Amino acid sequence: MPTARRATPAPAAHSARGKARPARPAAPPILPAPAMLGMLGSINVPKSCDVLAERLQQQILSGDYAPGAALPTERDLVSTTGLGRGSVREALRILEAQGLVRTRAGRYGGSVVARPTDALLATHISLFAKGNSVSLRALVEARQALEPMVAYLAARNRTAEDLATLKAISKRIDQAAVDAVPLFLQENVHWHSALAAASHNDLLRAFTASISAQMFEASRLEKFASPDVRGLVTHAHRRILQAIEAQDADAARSRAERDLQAYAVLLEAAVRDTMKTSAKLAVRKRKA
Amino acid sequence: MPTARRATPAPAAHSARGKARPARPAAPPILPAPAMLGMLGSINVPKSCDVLAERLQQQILSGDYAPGAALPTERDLVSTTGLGRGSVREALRILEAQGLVRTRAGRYGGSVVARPTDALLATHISLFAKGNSVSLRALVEARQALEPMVAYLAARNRTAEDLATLKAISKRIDQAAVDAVPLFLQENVHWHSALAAASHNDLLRAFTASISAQMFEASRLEKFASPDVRGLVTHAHRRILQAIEAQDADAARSRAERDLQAYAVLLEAAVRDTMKTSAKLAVRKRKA
DNA sequence: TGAATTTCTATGGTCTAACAATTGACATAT
DNA sequence: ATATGTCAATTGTTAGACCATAGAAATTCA
Repeated sequence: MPTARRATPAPAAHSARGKARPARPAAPPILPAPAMLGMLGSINVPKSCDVLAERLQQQILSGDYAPGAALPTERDLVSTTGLGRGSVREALRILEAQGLVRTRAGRYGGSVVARPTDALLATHISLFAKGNSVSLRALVEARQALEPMVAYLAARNRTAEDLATLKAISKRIDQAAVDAVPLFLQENVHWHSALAAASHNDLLRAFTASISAQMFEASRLEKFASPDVRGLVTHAHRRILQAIEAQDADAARSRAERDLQAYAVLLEAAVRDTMKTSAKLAVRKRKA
Repeated sequence: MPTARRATPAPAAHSARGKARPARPAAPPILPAPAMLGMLGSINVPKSCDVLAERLQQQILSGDYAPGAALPTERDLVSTTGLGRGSVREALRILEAQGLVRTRAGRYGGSVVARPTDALLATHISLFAKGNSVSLRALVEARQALEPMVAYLAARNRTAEDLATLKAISKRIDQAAVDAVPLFLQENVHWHSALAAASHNDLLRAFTASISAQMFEASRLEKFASPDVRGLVTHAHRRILQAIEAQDADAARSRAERDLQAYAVLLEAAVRDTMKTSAKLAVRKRKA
């Protein structure tokens, strides 16, 4: 099969503007019908790799390939699809970017079906946020939406193991809060991840993990981790942890709400302060 | 440059286990030091297309290429990177899957920098959910977390135009609620999208859009749209819309909370019912 | 003059072919 | 037994060729 063409036409379809059907006395003129122009929107010819990627995606999601199962080898795909190897590989790269397959080289290698990880979803959310210049305020608002529910569910669904993990992290945070600020920030991310894991809601877990990571980045830039804030955070953790230990879901939620509100106010103030400072700097620069 | 090899070694580095430095009398034996084994984790050699994709991603996110700007042509990338065209194209497919570029064929075509769209993030969230078999319950919980905040922000930040859009959709829903169930469901998705848009928080907008779309799919499967539920939904919309019109953020939030709670209860009941039915069917089948 | 048509050409889209690199299983040797 | 080497199937990568596309520019025609 030489040089496969895009948008293979239906082989023997009678041309739409041909002589209509055989015997018909008063046939209209053979000109291209201008009346048919309007109802034909711009037609988009897909790339072969996109088509293949989409089909494989459907097969994977429909359960034709269970997670862990091996996809056909590249060359098998080439022979069964009639596409070139380049197109097949591009399709596999798309699926890889979607987290649906994982490809390894070597004998007994190949592409196997995988589950999209939290980390991958976090990257995509991060790309969305950065690419659209989502404000820090919006991030905080999203966190304010998610965390109270996470705390609520964590209190309701936690296991003994979840609780132990949270306590251990909380202890490490308390120790680091005194002087080891970078460690403090990092353990803070862990705490939120563990809380989200204790909620036993995969979607909320992935969302909050992503947002925590981004706020961690932001806080490194904004240098927003004064002793005051660190005290607030450790105190909040303690209170929420107590509610979770007691499996008091409503208390966990309302405490998370209140503490996030306080946090948001502090952050707002810090940002205003930063802006004032930079404005002052700008003025000074203008004078010079 | 023929046949570029992966993991190009630093050209003239003296082999790590070579004869140490020149003059040293009591040099240890020339055996490979076994003490050095532990501190050398498994080393992962990246694919060239991944490396290129990552670099371009950094350049895009750092603002080297503004949205709308054109990337170098494939052939330019080939000559500047020393990679083959296949690798370059695979890298571009990755960036395309991330929503960071959009590629068009033809003269004056090429790859231009783009912003990841809501729809793209929604597909990735959907892939995550489906790939990890996230339960309908988890979806509902996520929605319960997000929508009250969305309603709160919508009441606070809405413009006159947002309000007009919401009113228009609400009207269409009321009309469709009587008999046109598919239309009702679809307009329902629109309503939630419009609400999220009125919140003027890009992240929450994208999240809720994704979740709405997935619940729409689920509700088509579950046939969960009885007249009772339709009535509840239209009533809830009206109440929330009133609060938003009055810019009463707290009322909007608490109403969204309450209505979603009712909705969740109804859905739970419907699911239990479905399960009971299918159990009954299973029993009947077993008897036959 | 202006509108339709044709031509031009740089660009992505695709295929073939070939070889390199990888890697796990198997066989061999010590 | 343990270490080492060999093998073979699979992905990784490049090179080259040609096709398909789509704007711009030139041309034609009214």
